[in-house]
Amino acid sequence: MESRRATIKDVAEAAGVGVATVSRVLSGGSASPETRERVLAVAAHLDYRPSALGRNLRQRRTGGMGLFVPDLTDTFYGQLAEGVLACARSAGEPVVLGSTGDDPEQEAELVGMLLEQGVDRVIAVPSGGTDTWGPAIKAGMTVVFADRLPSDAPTDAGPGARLGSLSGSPSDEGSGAATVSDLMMLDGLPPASRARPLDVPAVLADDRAGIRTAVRYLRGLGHRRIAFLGGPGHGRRVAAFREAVGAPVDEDLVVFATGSRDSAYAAASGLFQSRPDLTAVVTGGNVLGEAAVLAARELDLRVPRDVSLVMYDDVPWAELCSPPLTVIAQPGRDMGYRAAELMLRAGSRRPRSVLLPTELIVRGSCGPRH
Amino acid sequence: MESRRATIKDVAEAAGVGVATVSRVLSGGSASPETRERVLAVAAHLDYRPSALGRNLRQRRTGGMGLFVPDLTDTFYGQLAEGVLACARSAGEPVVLGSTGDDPEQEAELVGMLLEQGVDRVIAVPSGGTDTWGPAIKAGMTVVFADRLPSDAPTDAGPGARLGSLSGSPSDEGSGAATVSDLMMLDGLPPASRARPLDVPAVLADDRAGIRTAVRYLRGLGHRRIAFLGGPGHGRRVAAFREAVGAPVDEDLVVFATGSRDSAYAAASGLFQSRPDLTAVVTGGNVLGEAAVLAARELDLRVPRDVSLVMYDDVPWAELCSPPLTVIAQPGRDMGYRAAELMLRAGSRRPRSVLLPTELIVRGSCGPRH
DNA sequence: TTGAAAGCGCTAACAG
DNA sequence: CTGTTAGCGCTTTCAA
Repeated sequence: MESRRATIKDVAEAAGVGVATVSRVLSGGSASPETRERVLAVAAHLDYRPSALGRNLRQRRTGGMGLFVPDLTDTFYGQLAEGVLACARSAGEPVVLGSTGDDPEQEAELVGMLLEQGVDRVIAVPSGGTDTWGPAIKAGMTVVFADRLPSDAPTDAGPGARLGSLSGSPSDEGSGAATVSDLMMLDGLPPASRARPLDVPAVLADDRAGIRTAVRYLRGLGHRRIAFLGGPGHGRRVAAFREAVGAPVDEDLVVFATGSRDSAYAAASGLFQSRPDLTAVVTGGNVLGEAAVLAARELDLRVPRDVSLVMYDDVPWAELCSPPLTVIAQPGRDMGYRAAELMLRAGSRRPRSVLLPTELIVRGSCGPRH
Repeated sequence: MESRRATIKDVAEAAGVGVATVSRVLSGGSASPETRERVLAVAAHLDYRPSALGRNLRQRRTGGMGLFVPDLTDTFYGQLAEGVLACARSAGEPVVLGSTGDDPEQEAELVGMLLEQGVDRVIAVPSGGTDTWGPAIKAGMTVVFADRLPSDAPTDAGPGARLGSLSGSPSDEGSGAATVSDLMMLDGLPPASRARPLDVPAVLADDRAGIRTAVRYLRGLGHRRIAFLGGPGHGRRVAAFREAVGAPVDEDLVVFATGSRDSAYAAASGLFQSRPDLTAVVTGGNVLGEAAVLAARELDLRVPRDVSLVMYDDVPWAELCSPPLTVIAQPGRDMGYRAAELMLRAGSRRPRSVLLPTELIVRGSCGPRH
């Protein structure tokens, strides 16, 4: 019963028509009712499935899209991926998954792999910068960034950066407008000092508003020594943090980890030990939040009595912690879905970027300064 | 600069040789040193990348593999996926991802999609049963199951089921041996009452040992009314639970949820309310564990004072809970990696299943019965 | 060692 | 409305 799959030729013969007719019928072209019916019947009977290989080769464009995330073990990227998959499925498109581990080299390799596969569209949470993505785009790929921009995209709001006109609300949510360079304006951060940024649409959360809200909240609680614990790709978030706390920023209170959980823990622990005077910390992602909770516990710091905590990402377990974590929620699933939509629509009108709203969800991990 | 990608023909012309020669050189065939060098140089210069489409079409077999998981938002499946990706990457194979939502229909659709793409190998955490997988296999797919077996695979140890010869230790870990049907023996559960189970290799955790250990541990703490909170695909785990607690099992203490978090919460909450006399619960997965913690808190049940909790899956946040959760750890990443290995090796020798060890990690969520 | 040629399954021109 | 035909980019006989 190991029979070869039926080809269009088999169907044509069995139905007594030409292959072109079969092709037409199956792709909704014109055909006499009776022919159509016969072909359909035969096709069904033979359990015929058109080979995407043949089709794609012929049409020199392959369906499907790539999806690159740093780490599927990070719940946020799981949410993002679910969003992409949902949209892709509804469009009948396969998605090729790649996990970059926040490593530009792996990412570049993955791009090469996609190219070989003939997949020329990719949604990426970028790890590398222009080095990786410039070539990819030149090679003809359509790319949409999600969650963050390439690391070498301008993200630093220098001391004294002006606030953009949109500050205060992610009012543009949904209207969608802008490419990477525009987004930086939208976001209120100054445009590139570098030559020309990648012209790629992106779906991002309104990190700036999210961070600002968190910092203000903490400030309102009396906190003055607020730290930021970031990871790879949190450039826009630190920038927003710097802006929110205002100059001069205490640089010792801004620390970065690499992508791993170990590194995150080390960074958190180091921060708490080197600056026992800090009273609050906001983390750039949930893995860092996890690390902060762990490190605080290990050092016998009580949350929120000794240290207040705001974590980026509203993951299910944030509620399980005790106290439950106050978080900056960003819509991971939506982000993925919208990115996929952008990708799918990239053919027709020029895709425009979108900035999704964040929300400060107050639970129990922040308290008044003591 | 939107140039078409170079084809083998371009390389051949530029190098002044025939396409066949280029093909040979690039796939390590024989060629005179100088020819080879020239071809290689030209190929590099043109940034030539062989089209997987062309190759696959010609060879009627496509590289790559599918990966189906129920939900990427579940950290365990994230780990599993990372494992698969790691192995696939080292083999240079692309992986096409599908999220089934524990829905057999979606799963079947995804199988169809793979078939169309010409992807004939898939690693699946199966949602459907023989209905889905029988046809897939007949259609010529190579499939490897991970984490669980199809729902209609025999998994119920009836009352009085004998213990298998391997009971007590996952001693066969690593040696790998058996197909689905064998595994059920390995696992100590009676073979199918149904005709003929799918003959598919699988990578599973030693659920039986894991559950047994947990139940014994709870028993040792004095618990007698132990509940099991399961979800889709936890058939083997309930079976093991039933066996571990021994007949007669209090059926009200065995409750199931569907895949969603809401359903999990409802089930947990319902369980606690309908049986306030229970003193311990073991959950079949981390999402259910999450639900149990939440429901307990909502009902003002203290863990572990009022109720002890053991959760399947050691996810990072288990340690963040308070008290930290005692868990049955299973190696998600390894599971994925091994499944991919099995898949890759499926060509050569007949793949054999493997049973991975579980470990009871005692933290703070269990206490003596009160 | 090398090149020419025949397809893999499909769609799109172009005739009939 | 329908069939024939020419490839898409590649590997693989089969000769030279």
